[in-house]
Amino acid sequence: MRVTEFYIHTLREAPSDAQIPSDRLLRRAGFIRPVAAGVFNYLPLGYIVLRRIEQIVREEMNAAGAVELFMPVMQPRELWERSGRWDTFEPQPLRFKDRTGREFCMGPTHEEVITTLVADDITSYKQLPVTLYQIQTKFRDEIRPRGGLIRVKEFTMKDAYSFDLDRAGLDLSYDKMYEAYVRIFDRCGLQVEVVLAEAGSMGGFDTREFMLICENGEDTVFKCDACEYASNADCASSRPPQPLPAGDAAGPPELVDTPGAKTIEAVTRMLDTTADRLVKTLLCRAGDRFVAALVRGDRELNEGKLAAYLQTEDLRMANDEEVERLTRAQVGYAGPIGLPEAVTIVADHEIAAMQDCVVGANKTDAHIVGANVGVDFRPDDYADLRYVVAGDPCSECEDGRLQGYRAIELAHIFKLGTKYSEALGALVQDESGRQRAMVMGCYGVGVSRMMAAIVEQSHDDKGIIWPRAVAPFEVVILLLDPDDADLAIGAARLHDQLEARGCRVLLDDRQERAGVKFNDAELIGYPLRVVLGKRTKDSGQIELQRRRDGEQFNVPTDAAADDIMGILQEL
RNA sequence: CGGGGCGUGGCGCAGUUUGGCUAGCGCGUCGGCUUUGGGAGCCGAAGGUCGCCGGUUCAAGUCCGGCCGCCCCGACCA
Repeated sequence: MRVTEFYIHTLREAPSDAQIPSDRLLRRAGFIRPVAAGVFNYLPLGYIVLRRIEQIVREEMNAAGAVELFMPVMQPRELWERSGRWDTFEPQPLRFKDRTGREFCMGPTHEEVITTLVADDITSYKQLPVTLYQIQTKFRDEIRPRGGLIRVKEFTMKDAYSFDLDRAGLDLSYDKMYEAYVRIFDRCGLQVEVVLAEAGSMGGFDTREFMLICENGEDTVFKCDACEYASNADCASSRPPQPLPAGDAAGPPELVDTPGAKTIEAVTRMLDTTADRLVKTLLCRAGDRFVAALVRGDRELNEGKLAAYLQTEDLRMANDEEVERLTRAQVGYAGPIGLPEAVTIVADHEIAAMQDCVVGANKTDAHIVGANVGVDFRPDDYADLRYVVAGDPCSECEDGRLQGYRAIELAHIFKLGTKYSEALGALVQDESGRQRAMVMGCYGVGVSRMMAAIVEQSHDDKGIIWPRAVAPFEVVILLLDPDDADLAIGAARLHDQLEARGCRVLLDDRQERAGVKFNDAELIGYPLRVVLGKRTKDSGQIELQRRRDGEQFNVPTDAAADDIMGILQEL
């Protein structure tokens, strides 16, 4: 390929609204251009990279025994009614009606479609296991797109779905996908961390996320500094402290006036104490009952953990009116002492290690000091209810500490169980002739997000540094003097020889000054640069430079093609 | 949706405070000459409803109101 016959449009300066390196560089180098917030063009360079990533994914999926298919973007409402997700999926799918008034959504995911498909085709356990996948554009009406390709409304995703007769089969299918993912990221040069994760709106268990640690990521992961433990912040847990023995109370609790002190900060200031001596009482509504969640004053309640403990999906914070009814006080003074019997009290493990603490009095403008667990109030149960913070002790080893990192989520794998197969009637007969719901797994890779992640991980102040496997071209030949017939012929010959050897090579034959070509080559980030200029003629040597580290090589002109192929093999 | 910032040729910006005459600058683009191993020089040229609508005024890029778009921070996810 020649630059003059291709489509390369770099920008001298980065667009001013591009903030993070991947967005800045991908746009400046002419890989992507925004069309609307969270909606992008992939220009020819960007599209090559996207397809190369897709191809790696495809090869590894096939190698793992998955079979590719292609499903529609538009999905009828009825399908989503059957799974119960039409009104609950977040963010709400983009919806529209066709000319007859039939409602559809733009598929944000494909459990409904694939489960229905497989339900029709597969009726016997003998036809299992099956794993199907597609690489397709997904639509999510994100509340806020951001960070270039990191979070967008329209993106390329590989989604795979496994169907097994039982849990043991699912475990095998899941492990195969896990291994395939490890290979995918390895081939793309991405150093990912596999972390424990929550299932979110997909529903499921044993979920793992493949994360790239990166300051521009939107997720937070916690890793133990001593063992292998790594988890998304949403579900990270720390080792609970030793509970204090009961009966160590310093004295009886005392009601104190705290006029206007409705927040942890106000209470600590007014009582001249610290937040870790306060018990925060958060009233929640779970289904039709109320729960009081207790966490230390300086901690954040993790609603996901509480919902998991309560085994409900229907959990929310109580509203002001409910709080006032339960506490018979204004919002801001809830406490565990004297709540109605019907309110279940669940305390975070840390509460058991506190003594003489401050709690809300369930009375407007008042708190209770010197309150003690087991004496003045008794939680119905203890559980892990809080978000961990950096420095917390690891839950999995003796003396490790958790450290927090920002990360980009690149892939997510779940065990779904029978949630969708039951709802959508994906049943098979087992050996005994009984109907059983197929056991499903679901496995997603953010293909277009990977492109941004690679750039985030691999760039310098001059531009992108593509790993060879996904680079738009492996080699760029800079013909510095296109008007010199000898050089032009030599460059064309070298280009053709490399192409004949299967090399993805680009010849920069533009009428541009050397500096423009050098700078564009570094910005675009080809792994290997070949320069043909006056010096080539004088020395009989062709100059090569490796993008990653700037390492230079000189090879004799006549054997250049083979030498270049050799150097490429080592990249 | 809440909070903050920003909308002026393809890209980056000035001008808006204090309204005033043909709306400027750099890059890029087109033509010409020179130059030619790290984003060239000179000459000439094209390209803009100043985000949109309405209002104030003799006069609006500039003041007022409404709307739209984009970016960043918070609740979601590949």
